[in-house]
Amino acid sequence: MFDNSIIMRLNQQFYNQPTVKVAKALLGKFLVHKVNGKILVGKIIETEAYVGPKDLASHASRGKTKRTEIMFGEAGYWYVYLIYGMYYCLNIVTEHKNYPAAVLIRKVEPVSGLKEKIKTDGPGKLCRAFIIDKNLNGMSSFEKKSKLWIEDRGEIIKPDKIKKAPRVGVDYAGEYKNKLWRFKLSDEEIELIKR
DNA sequence: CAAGAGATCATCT
DNA sequence: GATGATCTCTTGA
Repeated sequence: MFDNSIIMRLNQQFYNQPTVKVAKALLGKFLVHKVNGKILVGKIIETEAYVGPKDLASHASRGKTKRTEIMFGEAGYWYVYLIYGMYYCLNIVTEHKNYPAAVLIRKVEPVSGLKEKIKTDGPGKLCRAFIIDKNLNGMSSFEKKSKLWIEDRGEIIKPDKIKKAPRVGVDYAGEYKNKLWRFKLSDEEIELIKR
């Protein structure tokens, strides 16, 4: 069988761009996870950018550690970590090597492969729904062998459909807490997706 | 409705 | 020993 998903899969070059640009460009793209013989698909509708060593909201602002070293690496690798003892968060590393940055996938709209009632409208919830855990930390998203990736199905999102907001849960981040580095599709646009 | 607290543990100090 | 890029449930108006 010919596998279309390989053609549409975003390549490493896509992620090796300014993080804010990548965060916006990911809206309207499709998160795909091949797991347990199933293919789970969701359309990305909200992201957050974590940019560079000075961003106090970013784990990388406290220097390179065993946990954050993946953020200092090359673009296009998954950064998955456990938060509050019970939830995983999914990020994709951006920009060049030795510059720590990543995009957090905050919300997706279920497309296929997911059970009816399961929610995907939050970082922890979507990881639960997509069966994402620490095993995926450090894996690449752009290689043919990877089971978790993001693909472009040719849809164009107009810039005026993207809303900006401060990031969630980062009150401790000083001046960085007010940065408008959270991006989401407008409510009207999300309604259209649900049809 | 909104606000508050509890769950629960890897990571860092 | 403290804390967090979250979520769910309970409480109370």
